[in-house]
Amino acid sequence: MKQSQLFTKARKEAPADEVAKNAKLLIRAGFVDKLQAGVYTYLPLGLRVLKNIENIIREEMNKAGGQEILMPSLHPKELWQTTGRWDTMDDLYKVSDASGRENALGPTHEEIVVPLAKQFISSYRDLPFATYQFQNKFRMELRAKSGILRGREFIMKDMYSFHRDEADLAAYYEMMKGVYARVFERVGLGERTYLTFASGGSFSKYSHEFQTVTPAGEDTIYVCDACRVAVNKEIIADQDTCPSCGKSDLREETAIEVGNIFDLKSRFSNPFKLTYKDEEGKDQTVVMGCYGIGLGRILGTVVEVLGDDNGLVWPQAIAPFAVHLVEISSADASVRDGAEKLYNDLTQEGVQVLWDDREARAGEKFAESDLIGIPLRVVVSEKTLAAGTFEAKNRATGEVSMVDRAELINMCTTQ
RNA sequence: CGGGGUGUAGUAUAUCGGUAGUACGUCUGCUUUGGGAGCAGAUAGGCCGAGUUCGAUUCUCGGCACCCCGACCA
Repeated sequence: MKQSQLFTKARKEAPADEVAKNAKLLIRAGFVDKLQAGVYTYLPLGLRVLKNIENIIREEMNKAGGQEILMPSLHPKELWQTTGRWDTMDDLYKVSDASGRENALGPTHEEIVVPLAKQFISSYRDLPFATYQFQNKFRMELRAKSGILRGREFIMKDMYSFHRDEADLAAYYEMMKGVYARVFERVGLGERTYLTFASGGSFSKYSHEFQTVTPAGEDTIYVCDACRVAVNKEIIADQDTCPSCGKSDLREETAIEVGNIFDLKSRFSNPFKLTYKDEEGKDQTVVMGCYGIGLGRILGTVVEVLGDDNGLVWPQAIAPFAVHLVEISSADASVRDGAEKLYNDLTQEGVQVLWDDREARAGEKFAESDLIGIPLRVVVSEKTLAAGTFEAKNRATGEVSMVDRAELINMCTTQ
């Protein structure tokens, strides 16, 4: 798209009170807007990144057999009373209407998905299955912080799996570890993300988190370099060696939790009496797993991990555009014509291009291009036209190359 | 929720119990066009509510918001 048509603008300065790198850069570059602490609007550029992340997750969940649905955010009080969490979950947003009816704003969806599943599960033949959604979650954080990393309203992918017994759940759970690793690999966090043993599991003594190492992290983990797994500090007292290989030379790191998987077992199927008939016609309890990924957290974590002094740096897979076409303003109309021709060519090849067609000085455009962080910057100017080439610069490496039209189109379509 | 800090324009700040000023930014025009350029003009502010006072941005009290540390959590 033409940058002149973007209704948002980049800013030279970040808001004075922002400390978090992700908030500073995302606000400056016009990817998000803060409405209040922990509550953000995704602007056109930011939403493109978020949707790219969402699509990667969707593809992987579908491959894992997940069926996408969309559950509501407004949850009747009664369902939350059934599990006891109306009273015990202290970050639950409770709202009441004019008639006095009370609802919760969903912080998670076990209370909704279990009664839903109950309608369709009667026999062992109906199991197993998994269903997921992308949904806004509400949690009354007393202290929202770290930019978009810890919000009061945030988008999460939550999947729930239903099984006839623990063995089937365990097998699915193991498979999901691999699915999650693949998701983090694809969004560009693979190298720094560790499967992490944490508290809260029911059939094993662990649940599993996926923790990305970054100084912006809120958690402390102990990494075993030999097996590329980690242990959350919360359980390090009980578990001071690598749960995988038993080694004790673990490396301390701060990290941000980007995803987690839980074996819920019958924690939620019991209160809702979610059962099925086995081959003998006897009632058996359905067991469940749940699997969450925070989309905004991934986005913010990528900024924390890859962003540099000049701004954002997006991995190709989630970048808002593949190419930033920067036209250096000129009185010579052939520059505009050259840029437009290239824009049309690339667009026809299916390349997503942001074309900076604004009247502005070169330095300003370059600075903004770096700030926005699109992986490949292509310059069209009097110079490049005279040389008969285009200048292509890799945002992440800073590498510059002069290429002709065919080479450039090749670069853009093969990466 | 405990502790700390801060609230004057988008940002950084100045002044003062008596018409709130400067710089940067932003916007418009002209010039300029390879790393945030120049000139001219314009824009925009005392967090909210009580109280004291002839008069409060300033003093008092109470709220609220934002940021940071901790606790909690994904």
